[in-house]
Amino acid sequence: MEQQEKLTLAAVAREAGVSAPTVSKVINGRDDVSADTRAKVLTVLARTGYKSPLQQRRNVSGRQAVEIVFDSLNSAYAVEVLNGVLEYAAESDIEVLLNVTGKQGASTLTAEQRAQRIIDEGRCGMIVVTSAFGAAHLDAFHRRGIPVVVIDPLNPPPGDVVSVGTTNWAGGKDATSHLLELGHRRIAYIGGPDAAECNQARLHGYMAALRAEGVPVEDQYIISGHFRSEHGANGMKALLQLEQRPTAIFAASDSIALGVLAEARRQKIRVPEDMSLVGFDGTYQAEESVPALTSVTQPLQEMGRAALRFILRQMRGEVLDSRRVELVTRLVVRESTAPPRDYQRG
Amino acid sequence: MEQQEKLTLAAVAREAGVSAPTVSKVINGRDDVSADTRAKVLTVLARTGYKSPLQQRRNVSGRQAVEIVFDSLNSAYAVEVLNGVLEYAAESDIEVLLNVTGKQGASTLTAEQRAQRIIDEGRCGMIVVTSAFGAAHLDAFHRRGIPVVVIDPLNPPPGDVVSVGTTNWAGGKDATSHLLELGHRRIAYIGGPDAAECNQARLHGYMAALRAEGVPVEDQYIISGHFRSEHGANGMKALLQLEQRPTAIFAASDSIALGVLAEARRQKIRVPEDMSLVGFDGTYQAEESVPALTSVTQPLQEMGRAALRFILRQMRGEVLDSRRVELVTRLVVRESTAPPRDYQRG
DNA sequence: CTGAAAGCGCTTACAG
DNA sequence: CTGAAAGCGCTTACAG
Repeated sequence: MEQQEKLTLAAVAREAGVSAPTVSKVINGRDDVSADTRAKVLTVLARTGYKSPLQQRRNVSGRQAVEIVFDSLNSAYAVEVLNGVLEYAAESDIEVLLNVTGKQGASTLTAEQRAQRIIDEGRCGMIVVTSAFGAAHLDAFHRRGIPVVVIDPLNPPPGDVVSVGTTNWAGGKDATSHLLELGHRRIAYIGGPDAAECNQARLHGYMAALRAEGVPVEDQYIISGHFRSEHGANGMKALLQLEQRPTAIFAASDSIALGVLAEARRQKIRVPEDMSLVGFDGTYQAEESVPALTSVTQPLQEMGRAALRFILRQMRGEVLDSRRVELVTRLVVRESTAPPRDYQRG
Repeated sequence: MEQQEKLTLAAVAREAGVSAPTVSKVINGRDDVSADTRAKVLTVLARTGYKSPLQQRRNVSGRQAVEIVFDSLNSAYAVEVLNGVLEYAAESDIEVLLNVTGKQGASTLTAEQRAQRIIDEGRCGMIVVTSAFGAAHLDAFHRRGIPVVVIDPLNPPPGDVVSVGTTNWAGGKDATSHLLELGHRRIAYIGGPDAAECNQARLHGYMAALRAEGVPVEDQYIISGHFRSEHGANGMKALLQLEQRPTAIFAASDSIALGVLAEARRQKIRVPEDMSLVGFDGTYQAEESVPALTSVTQPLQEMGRAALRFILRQMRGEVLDSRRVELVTRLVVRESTAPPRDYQRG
């Protein structure tokens, strides 16, 4: 006989060696379950791929749904990540629900309520590209067995949450080395939020490259703030006030770099003749600007695709090799970098 | 007592004077129910607003779902419309499902299949910002009673589909009049697809403004293509080949205008000193470019909001005053327009 | 075609 | 923290 037994909650309970009510509690996120029991049940849930009737119903129409949450869509960065997710979702026949938290951060719901809603609405996974979800939220999802993947988190996520990022440190080092090779010695860094992991990594890559060449790291050349273009324009203004102006700027995002470029134009400073400029992200904006921007390209679409791929793997109960994936960045040299004006080759 | 009885299938059965299994059959579309009985049950279902647990679940978490479909998200235009929809959706506690058809146009499904899926998945309405849905698709939704709103359709939608657009003709006229008032007489138009309604309207607004001033419309100054920046760059190249170069360009989208601007920079043509330039859309790109772009601003977020508002009204069964809504455009003068170089005021 | 009865699968209430 | 027992609401199988 050996017939495939129907996958009910009761079957999961038997498999896990607990009672049906206990499995029910785990699925519904009750907290009157011991950590051990919960873990045991979650393992079986993942392995068997059990779906509640609600979730099964969703599958009658053939598709599962993943929710993706952004702080904001007002950046080429966010849109390209989203495009990657959508592309892979279309290929895998997955629905995508989009949520943008905006400034208010959807703060009316507690982590528990939010997680419960996500389940109630039949979501099979979450991709998070926002700082609005803290450890408490991520934990709430985790406890209910909803796969979560965080993209380039501002803060390091709790240990067991999967995150996708890029080789920020290496990228920062490549950008800076490129400028050093061109002969620059006074190189400024205009970066994002101090607290952001990715900014820290880029900054330290920058410092590592300088130190490797014996170039001192100067505080006056390091300006942090946020990843948007106003910050680039303001940073540029500040740098131009310095007694010893830098001859090159490494901007930690393309948006920042475009702000620098706009301010340079206003002040009649030519790029790259008077000032070299490297961005980070490699969005289409870097290609389309004039001069086209030398930039550390992140595979943004691929990040989105990878995030969804890991969600699907977790849904299938596969064990991931690693909780953290870093995709490689690649320096693309375009028109915004050149040797410094008074540089003597040799 | 008169306590509100819980609305179960059994309650509906009692109300309708039939058994629970019979109601179950009606709900599940079985055909072993007499027409009379079915009608009786359907009446009670409608009056009481009974929802199956699946549907209740959706509503316990409070929310209905609307699907929005784009050709592509690779334009500031699309992203701003989307932001408007998301904003209003958050305020109205509606879920948003996002679909980007991409180049393949999701062509594997027929209109019927697509409509059926949309229903099966519990969607309450559709917002369409794409040319991938023809009259057949729109019709299929309509026949099933799913509200559809089309944003700025390339082709006029079937008579009973609601569409949201802007005053393209007036916008085209305003842009051109602005250039005429500055003293320009040789004004070129770089536009989108010939077939697109919104392009037609902008072009005719341009022509109307010229004619009102007695300026002849010259074919060599009218270039159509698509709304992206490469087209602007190519159009600019072509115009610079002309014996009688124009002194001003009206670009039918900001993306086109940015392409023009990039090409101008490459060819060392100064904007606005050597060439005036007006865009259309008024996205943040117009503000951030250097020089900042004079542009006909469309209330893109408001278009998104309006689209969702009309969906919700239709869902509530309200009768709309009009199947077509046009929001007003507004010319915002920035730095990319000036009198022609050899213009003598007087 | 209809519905009493049995059944299914999940959840709740509560004793230990 | 756990699970036997009772309960809930829908569905199925089948007798009439």
